[in-house]
Amino acid sequence: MNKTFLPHYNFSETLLGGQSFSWDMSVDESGNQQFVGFTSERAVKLRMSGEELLWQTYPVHDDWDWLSRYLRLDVDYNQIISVIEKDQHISRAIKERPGLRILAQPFDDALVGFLCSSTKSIKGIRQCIRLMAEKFGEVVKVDGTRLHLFPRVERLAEATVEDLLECKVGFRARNIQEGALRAVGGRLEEELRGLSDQEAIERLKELRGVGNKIADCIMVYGLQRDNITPLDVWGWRVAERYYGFSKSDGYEKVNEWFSEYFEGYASWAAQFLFEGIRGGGHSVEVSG
DNA sequence: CTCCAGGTACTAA
DNA sequence: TTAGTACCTGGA
Repeated sequence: MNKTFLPHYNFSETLLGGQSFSWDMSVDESGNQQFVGFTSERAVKLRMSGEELLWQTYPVHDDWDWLSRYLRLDVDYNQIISVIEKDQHISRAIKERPGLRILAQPFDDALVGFLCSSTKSIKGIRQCIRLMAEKFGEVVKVDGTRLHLFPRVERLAEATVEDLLECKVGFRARNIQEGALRAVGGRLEEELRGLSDQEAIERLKELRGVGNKIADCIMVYGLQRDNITPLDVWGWRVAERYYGFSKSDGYEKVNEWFSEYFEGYASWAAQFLFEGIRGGGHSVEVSG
């Protein structure tokens, strides 16, 4: 394993919090957390030892360029925090999850992952992703054991709906297949990178199975658009409870307000706020 | 067994 | 534009 000095990165919140569905954590005898994750490009193993990160990438080893970009170590974290820390709600959310970050997932992975997500529990999404990886993902060797990478869109595009149904994706099978087909060869990503936020969102929503929320998730987690607020049920609860909105205000209006209020970093603010209200260890009771 | 889960597409007023 | 509803399916 390689060693890199890296204090203040909250891996459990960042990797397991619901932006990615392809990380697992284990704890060794001495209580250290180890994370193993898979994307369509690399598998990764991570462990903290004091303030040092122990890491390795597979099948290409020692790929710090790739990993540091994935973990978004390129951003000025403290500057982002200082911009978004505008009121007591976000301030508390940041304090509760110090070191939480947004990942830069491969675009294709975000597309496929969130196409799986509609009306599914996180647990269910994780299961679908793993079944698809086993069925369609390349095998890599990780320290002697076999691991499947996240399936490539090229492979998913040629899968039959029947194949996909075996991965328990249900009615999302057709959406995944069609979405994957559009993404083959990086065509879709390349097109979207040349568009403004609003244009790109509209373009994404032309895909079957992609509405407001999933489009926003793909923008944030797959295209590093830092000023977008994916409003899921938790997002709406934040908007209602802390900022005085109601559902009747409409998705776009609330989204625009967040973008202006958090001045370019609404995605980061949303990550703190929504993780905060969701719980994730800090129980927040929410009556249905 | 029934109900719901990080939504979306389709239909009818 | 706004409401209501079906959609696959595992898990509670």
